[in-house]
Amino acid sequence: MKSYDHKSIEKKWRNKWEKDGLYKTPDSAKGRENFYLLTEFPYPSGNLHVGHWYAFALPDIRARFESMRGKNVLFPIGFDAFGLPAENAAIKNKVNPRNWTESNIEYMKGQIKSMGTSFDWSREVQTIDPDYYRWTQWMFLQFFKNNLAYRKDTPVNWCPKDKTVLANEQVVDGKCERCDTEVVQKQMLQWNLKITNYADRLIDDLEPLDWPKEIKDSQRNWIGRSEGAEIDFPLVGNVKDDSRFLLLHGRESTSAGEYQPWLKAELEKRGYEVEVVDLPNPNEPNDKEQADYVEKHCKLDERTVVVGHSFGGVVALRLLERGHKVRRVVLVSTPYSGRFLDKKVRKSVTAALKKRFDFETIKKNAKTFMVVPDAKDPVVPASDGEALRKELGAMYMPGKANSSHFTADIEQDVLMMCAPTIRVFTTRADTLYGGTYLVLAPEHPWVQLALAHKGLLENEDEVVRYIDTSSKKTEIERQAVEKEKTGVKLKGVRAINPATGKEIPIWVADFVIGSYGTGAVFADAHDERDYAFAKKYGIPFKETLEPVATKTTGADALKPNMPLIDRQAAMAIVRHPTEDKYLGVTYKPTSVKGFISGGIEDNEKPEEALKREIREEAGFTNIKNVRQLGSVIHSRFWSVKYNRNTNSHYLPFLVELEDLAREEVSAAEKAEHDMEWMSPTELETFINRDDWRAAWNRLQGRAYAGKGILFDSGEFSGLTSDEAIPKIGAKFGRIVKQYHLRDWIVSRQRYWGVPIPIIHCAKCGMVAVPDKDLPVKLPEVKDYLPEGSGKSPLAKATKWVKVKCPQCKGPAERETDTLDTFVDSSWYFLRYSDPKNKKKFADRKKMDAWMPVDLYSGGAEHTTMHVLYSRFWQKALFDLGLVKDSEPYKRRMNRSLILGPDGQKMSKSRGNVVDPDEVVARLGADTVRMYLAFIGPYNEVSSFPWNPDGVAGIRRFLERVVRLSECVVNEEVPENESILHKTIKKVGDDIQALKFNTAISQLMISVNHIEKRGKIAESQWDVFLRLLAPFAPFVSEELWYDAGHKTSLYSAEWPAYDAERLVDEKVTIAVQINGKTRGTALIDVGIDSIAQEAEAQKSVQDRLIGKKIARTVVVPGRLVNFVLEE
RNA sequence: GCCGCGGUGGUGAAAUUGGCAAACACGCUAGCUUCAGAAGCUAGUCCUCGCAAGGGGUUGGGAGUUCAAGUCUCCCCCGCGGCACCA
Repeated sequence: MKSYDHKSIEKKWRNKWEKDGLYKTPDSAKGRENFYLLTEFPYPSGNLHVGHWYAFALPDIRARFESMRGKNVLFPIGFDAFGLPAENAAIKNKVNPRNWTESNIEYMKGQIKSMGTSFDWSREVQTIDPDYYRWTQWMFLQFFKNNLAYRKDTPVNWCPKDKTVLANEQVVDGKCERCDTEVVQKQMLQWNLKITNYADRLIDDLEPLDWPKEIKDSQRNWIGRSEGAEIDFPLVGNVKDDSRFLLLHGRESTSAGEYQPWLKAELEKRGYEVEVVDLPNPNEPNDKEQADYVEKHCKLDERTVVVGHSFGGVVALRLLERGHKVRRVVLVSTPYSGRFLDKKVRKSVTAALKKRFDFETIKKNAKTFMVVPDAKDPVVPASDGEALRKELGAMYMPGKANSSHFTADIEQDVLMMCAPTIRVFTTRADTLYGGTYLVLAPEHPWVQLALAHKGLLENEDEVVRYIDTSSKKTEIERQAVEKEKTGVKLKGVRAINPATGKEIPIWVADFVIGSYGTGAVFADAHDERDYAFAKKYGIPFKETLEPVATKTTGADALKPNMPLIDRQAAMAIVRHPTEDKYLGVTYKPTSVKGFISGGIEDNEKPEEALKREIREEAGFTNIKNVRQLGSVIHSRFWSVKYNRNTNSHYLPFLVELEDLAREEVSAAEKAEHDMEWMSPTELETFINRDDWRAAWNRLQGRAYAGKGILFDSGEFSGLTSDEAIPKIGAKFGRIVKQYHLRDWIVSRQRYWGVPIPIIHCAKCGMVAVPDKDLPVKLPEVKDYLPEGSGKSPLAKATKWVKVKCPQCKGPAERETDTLDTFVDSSWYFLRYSDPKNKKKFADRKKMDAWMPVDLYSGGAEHTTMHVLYSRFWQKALFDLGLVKDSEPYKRRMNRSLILGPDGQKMSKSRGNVVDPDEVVARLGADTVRMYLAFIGPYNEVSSFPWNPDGVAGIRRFLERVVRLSECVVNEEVPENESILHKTIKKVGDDIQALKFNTAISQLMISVNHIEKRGKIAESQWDVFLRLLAPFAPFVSEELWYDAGHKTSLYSAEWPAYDAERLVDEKVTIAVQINGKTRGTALIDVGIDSIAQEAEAQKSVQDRLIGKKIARTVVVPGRLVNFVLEE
């Protein structure tokens, strides 16, 4: 009896494979197609768990299979080795994070190799390798140079414990993903990547990908695109004044440039006087010359508001310096430092800025200064705005430019700073005519603006108090959906609804989010939240939609291509005279559940029709009171009774009865409906059609938030919501898209990461480290605790921080933040194609030979973050011409989760952690691999508990296979039912479909057959071993050599099957009577259906006696069904 | 609330895509083997009525389409995951 000594077998073959370089992948191989199989590289936490086995050993099955099938398979591995745990361990144990990480990697390598994976270790990639992160830095700089990376003062999620900034994705339920500490909001200068530029492409490019639906959906969901309209509401009240405006354009512009003509028109529309001017020498502007010109040609008085764009702002300041008194100065993207990214600009404008401003004088000559910088301005750094704000004590209004540097034709934020206008975002422009108030987020810039003008708001204190309270609330408190909405009215101002022309009140409430849309909404009666808020604070509301309920499913669904017959009708919610109960009606043919209803005859009043229906259907005669419940409710459904598509226009009523006195109801009526008194709670679940639900909700005082037909909406009355939304949006505003996705904040105030390769110079601003100086290596520091003030521990390496500016050679400082580790993993799959390249991140030809990834296997936890980030990265590289494809992964799959034996997630605290090393030592790596493969389908997201008995079962199976080698005979053994050919087909098909579990079950079936037969021919044994090979590589190789082969099983070809032999000679068919299986028949394959029917009839002869066969259904080779007459 | 995934024996799960539901395993039961344990072998194991032959039922619940439904359609229930004061 052969014994199965897994320990010696595994050791032997692991060493031999490594020595022979069996798994080295060439960049191309003659006659072999390239196949790139990627699994997410691990974080070197120190110990491999069962999940790692699931992640690596199962794709290995596919890798070995593809390789045996003749593909040149790239199946690489590496380590995502930067990140917090190393640093936390370093702080705790006073060790170097690099040492900690590297020793973990060494240990885990051994573990991964023990799995018998066919990884090509010669292509290993580690993100902490300076030869790797040189290119991480290089790519970051490409983004920086192309305006995809920028620094911005951002409200960030700050973890007080880890003392670092977290990405939105790292905040779970308002807590730090890693340490569970409550996250707080903080304003900090952060590096961002402009992933929002790619929002549309990240959604649209998903369409053709061969990915599971749920992955695509969660990507779309995360980006959160919604289409709607932005609509402007002019403000009136205390804001109305006698200001006149003077618009000063910037360099290389005229009075007809940028937003100037639009702004002029908008201001004039609001009744303001506007003066524009063409300044001399705009291409090489001179501030003195232009100021002289304005003095001479323009009016400057105490009513004047000067709006200066860019260089025009400089001119404005010069005018005040000369003593001109004006009311207000608005500085849009105005330069101050004289540092510009564009050298041409620097030359002409810095000259003007060399002369210092006399801010003391300037400040005296206007009441208010407003600085409007553009955060993403590529011309004037946003920090200039910050500096001007300090010098002038100005109001600081960071704007969102439509085009950077506010160069678009329409720049709403500029208008907002000039003339009070609130822009709202809505997806439901159809309800605009019912917009009866505005709600602003507490952080809305206009609220700040209004508060800065003392006396503008009549309830300043109240507003300030409200804003304070809500800013102190944590994000979680603010987002608690259940909580009562709170808000405060802005007294002294009103907005004008552009559709109705009516003045409406303005509220501030923290249920409106400053960062989404425009931070402002108009509120109407067709939104649950707005409606509830209006009721709470007694704000008037107005319905403008008649509900439309269209039945598309069920027995009363509209039938397509049939005319729609209009019908005037009334519906009655009948209240019980003494109890809080209502009459629920079930209509019998369709089991539609609602209330009493009926058509209104000609010359009949709705109330009369109603009384008649109530008497006819329910018999009640004494009606006390009838009250109409709002406007018409339209209902489109198939009428079973009249056999036609009906468009019922219901008037809903509440009917109160005097008493329960009733007449006899006719039998015909009784047959049509059941009636029952029901409590409101019962009715909630009883009603099953939207028209009745709409009436019921009205009675309950709930908003109708669905779509409908517009009324009281001017020229749009009578349109449906879907028709009106784009029309109203376009007439009173513009159609826009909004995204939930924010730019990706990539800076981290942490040591153990890639240093951001930027140098800060007082003169030149932010300067990229030149390519020749890359990589910027992580400096050594004494301890790794964050500095605490928001600077990373790198700031402690003072010598390292001090550098010469690469541009001006003056003293400068390095950026001390490091990059988010998601940056490291956004391109590692490219590096695998050429991991040792010193000149490029990868050779273009080698990359093109492998990319895009054919199959990417990963964890469901990475569906949104990592996959989205790396897709963005790939697209950015694609736009820079650095890669061939704009999508990195052809196919992505999410793997399931392995639970502990108790069905719970494995965790140390639960004590249900399965140690794979222990199981491997006891039962062998082949057993563990094969067990995990057998546990369930690999291509579905689910979770499987680890079953110790199940593992033992697989071990038994492998032992039986080993014993089977004793049965190999050097003679022909006729196959039993072509079982081997069926197995070749099924195993191959199932591996490709990633259903390893059924592939293994087929291997088991074939072993059962062979055991029964007691012998197997040598050639058949060879085939069997090749089928087993991907699953149990060690033992298969052992048996292969045992069988006399001299070269590795993994250089053998995958066996082919004979399609003809898959078909059996005889087959058992099912014989049914009336669709129920009553017997079986063994028939020859390929006999005609008449013969098959005859065979079948024989097998159920007894049951057919005295019966008449009405019909026979014959499915060749499958079944025969005799349908009997009644 | 919205989006997605799922619900089949005691357990993990199969089911040529509408054609004999429960393959393959685990577990369990009985027997054989064994000093004993472990392992192995044989038989049984969806439920139910029946000594048996055999009958009836069954894929979360209900309705429908069909000769035939785990699979298609509709309504409802439950579980899991993600997003969420998103205008």
